[in-house]
Amino acid sequence: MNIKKSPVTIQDVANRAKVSIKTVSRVINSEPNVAEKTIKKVEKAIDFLDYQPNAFAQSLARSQPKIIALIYNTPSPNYITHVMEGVLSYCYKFGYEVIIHPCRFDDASLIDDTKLFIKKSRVSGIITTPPLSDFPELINQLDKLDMPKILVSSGLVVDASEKVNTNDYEASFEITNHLIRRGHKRIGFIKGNPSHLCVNQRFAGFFDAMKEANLVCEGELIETGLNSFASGEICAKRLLNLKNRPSAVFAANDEMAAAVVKVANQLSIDIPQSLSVVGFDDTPMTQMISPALTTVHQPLFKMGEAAANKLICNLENTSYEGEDDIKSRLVVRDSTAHFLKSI
Amino acid sequence: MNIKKSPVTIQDVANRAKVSIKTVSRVINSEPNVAEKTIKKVEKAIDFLDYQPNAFAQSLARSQPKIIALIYNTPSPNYITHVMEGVLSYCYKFGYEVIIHPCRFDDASLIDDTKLFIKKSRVSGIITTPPLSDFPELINQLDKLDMPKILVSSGLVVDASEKVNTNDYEASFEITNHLIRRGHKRIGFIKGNPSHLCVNQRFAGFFDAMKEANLVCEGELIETGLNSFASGEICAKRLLNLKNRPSAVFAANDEMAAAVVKVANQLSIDIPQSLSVVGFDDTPMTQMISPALTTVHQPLFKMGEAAANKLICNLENTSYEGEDDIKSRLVVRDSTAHFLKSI
DNA sequence: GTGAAAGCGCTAACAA
DNA sequence: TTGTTAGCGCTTTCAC
Repeated sequence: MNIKKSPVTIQDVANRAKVSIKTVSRVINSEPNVAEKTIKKVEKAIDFLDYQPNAFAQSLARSQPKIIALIYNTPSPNYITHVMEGVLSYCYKFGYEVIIHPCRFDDASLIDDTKLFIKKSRVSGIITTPPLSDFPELINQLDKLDMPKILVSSGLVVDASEKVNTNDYEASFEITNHLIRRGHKRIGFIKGNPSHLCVNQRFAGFFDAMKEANLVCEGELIETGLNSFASGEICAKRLLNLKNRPSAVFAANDEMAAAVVKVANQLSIDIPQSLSVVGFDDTPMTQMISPALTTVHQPLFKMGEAAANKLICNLENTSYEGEDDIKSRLVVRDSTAHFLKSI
Repeated sequence: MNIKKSPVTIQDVANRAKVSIKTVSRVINSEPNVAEKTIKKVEKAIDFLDYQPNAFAQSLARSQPKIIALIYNTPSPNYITHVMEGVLSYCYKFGYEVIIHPCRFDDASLIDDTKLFIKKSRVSGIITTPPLSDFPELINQLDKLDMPKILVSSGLVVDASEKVNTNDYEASFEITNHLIRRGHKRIGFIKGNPSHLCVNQRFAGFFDAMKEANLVCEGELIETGLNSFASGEICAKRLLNLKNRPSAVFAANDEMAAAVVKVANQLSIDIPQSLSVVGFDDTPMTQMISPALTTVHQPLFKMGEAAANKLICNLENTSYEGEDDIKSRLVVRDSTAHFLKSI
């Protein structure tokens, strides 16, 4: 049975079910006003013929093709892969095609490229991830084009129906408390790239947890990295070479936390005995370094699903019924321990 | 200028260039038998109107839509992300759409799912990556469906025009020699998942390099893992607890090499002083662990490009002009050192 | 070298 | 509740 040679069409189904093609179309798209009996008849024919609607014909005929795009520019394969799989999984289930569009462009051409891409691909909606979802010029452009959108983990101010976030703030608050409860008082923080708005939320959570515990965030204990391992190394060196160095360091992502671990190793500072380290994201790497990193696990797959779900709801004018608050959770591993008075 | 509201069609271009739509179609598809002058005229109109052909209409009208699929089932985001970007980049340039299809299915339903997917999506060709590209039932199914395919890093025997490989064997040979030249004689090897044929090539390269140097691969020095970090830990424990333990370990991928590093740390075996470790793949993680791993860098992006290139050549019956042998290269970092007589 | 007309498989608008 | 007809924007066939 060669699939390629036998494209069964809507007409074939109509013939077999002895109805018009429009009725078949109604059934396919679950439109109202079709008799229960007719539906059954048509479905039987569809099953029998193993019919699959031709997506091109549908897209051509429809004013709004069932196609969305995932646009990203992430340096982190782990992040985007999981979000992508969530998006794909949801869209596949609901008959939407997804066009994957990685951007490898500097900011200057990014906007023009995106415009061109949208035009060429004729998508009906767009999902973006950080750092693109934080890029105001791009988002403005989408608005100008009247393009429905969902921003994943964006720090920009948009309507709730247009974004999917996780509780970065609360999770940071919690992981900070994890350290505080273990007796740490001098806790260093390595901020992420200032242009990544969501990563900056992580500092807010840290800050408030410290405040609540009446611990001060001293200036010299706060460093700012760029989310990369290399930038983390620089910050870690400064932090760990401090005269009065912190007993714990919270890095805004795992890469930078891994850098802290590496620098500590080089300086023969024992983790977790003499230094506790926590990261954020739960990349697989966190389990491969020694010691394994305490971190925060983000539900990336779920966030991808939720983004697709919301976008499709927006496109079809239905109301989103999914979770609104997709919770990250603390993962305690081996890089944190109680503070020892006498180091 | 709202893009959505003004879909310029082939008819618009025809009107402006004062030719028929068929002529415009000829120009778009660079068909022969159009006067040079007419081409110029049409191109000017296309430029002026900023016309983009509607891919759906093209796909609907064409017998062979310009759409391919990338099917994968990789546990490694790093791997697939880079291959994918190569594929996307090439296809975008040549006007092909790519459907990304991650498989999350057990072997039983995989075949049926793939059939369904191919039928639904109506792609003209398929690219697969390991371990799917090593899965004979799947590949047979593609053949049955007369579906043009490219297998990335497959160990299966198919025509050269249907696969894209890198020189796993040579690279393994080279990295083994890197160890041998540094005086290592007892070298342990952790094999990859036996069903990943290309990973097994890495053992062949190791084996031959050892033979050439008149070093024996002793039975107890050869372990078999499953490519995962966890499996690597088990193998590493056995290897490093050997009465006469190896002075160097070559793991068939980075995850397992990282596991060796971790286990060595736990056993207080200093790397690289007392133990040299090498991996394979050059995942970003290799630079984040201590010490940074000596490994082999695979040109994944290029492999993705080449796969797309070959597939499109097959689809369009043109001859592939790209590189046929995409070379991996040795990356020396800090996990390897000269063998010291007295440990 | 160029064009007119017929479809690709589906949906939308309107009838019945 | 169901069917008819006219497109969607393009390629293909065949005529000129």
